[in-house]
Amino acid sequence: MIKNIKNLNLRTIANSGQCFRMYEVEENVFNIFSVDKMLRVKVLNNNTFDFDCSEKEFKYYSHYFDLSDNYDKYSKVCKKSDKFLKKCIEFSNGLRILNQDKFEMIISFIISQRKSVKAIQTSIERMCKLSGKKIKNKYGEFYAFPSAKEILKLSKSKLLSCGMGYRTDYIIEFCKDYIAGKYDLEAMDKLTDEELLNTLLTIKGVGIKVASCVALFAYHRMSICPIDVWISRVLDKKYNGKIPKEYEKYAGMIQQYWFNYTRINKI
DNA sequence: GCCCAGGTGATTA
DNA sequence: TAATCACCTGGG
Repeated sequence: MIKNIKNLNLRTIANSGQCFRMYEVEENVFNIFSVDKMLRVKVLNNNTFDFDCSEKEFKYYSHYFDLSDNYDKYSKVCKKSDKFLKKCIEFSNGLRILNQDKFEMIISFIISQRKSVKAIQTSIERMCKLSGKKIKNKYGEFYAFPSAKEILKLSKSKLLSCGMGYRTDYIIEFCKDYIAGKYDLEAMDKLTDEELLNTLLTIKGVGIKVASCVALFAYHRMSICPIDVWISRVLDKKYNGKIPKEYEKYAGMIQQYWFNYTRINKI
């Protein structure tokens, strides 16, 4: 299906650190995994994409890529005097905040702590291969992101072999609690930002950084700003150590612009 | 071979 | 409330 879409750059998103299973398999061709689904997209030009899916499936991806939101409004938040953010926004054209699966995000970001993006991807892929359902299609054989039940079917040593190290126990404990019904991830949509963060923080292995990532990337809380080493460097060097008031409403989005720029360019 | 990675929980004062 | 430290392991 050919689609015309403004402000969507898959390469930028794939490298933005918000998702770990989006791969550019050849130039301008992407395999995009979400829970138990796999999507192939060819980028024909800046605004034209070939989605290999049905119209019904596209509805899912329309939400996944947040296509109903007009991203022009986020770039307008930039203060005239803020040359640095302006540069970051120009550099990050086509960056969007995805609407990703809640369970997948919690597990993925628990794994992410003290790991490079590459190492996170390796770890997640190993886990998917060991416990996720097989996805067979004309593009090859792939593996779905496992459910909590499927993860728990693995022995602890199998999980360790995915390279999760000390995070293994966190994952096992969360999967058990989740199956026992301790967390209703969908119902948490209704919580305020603060309540949501506090609920996520009760998960062992989830601190403020991981909770913020889950709130932004799974619950789409655009005002929540995950602060990692990169962002805290930006804040220190450019903003006297704190987020300017004007940016608070969309701090999560602004953070993505800063992050995307500073990971590639020196500041 | 060495250092550090998009942190967190436990312990200490 | 804040500072310090150990922690698994894969990449660069």
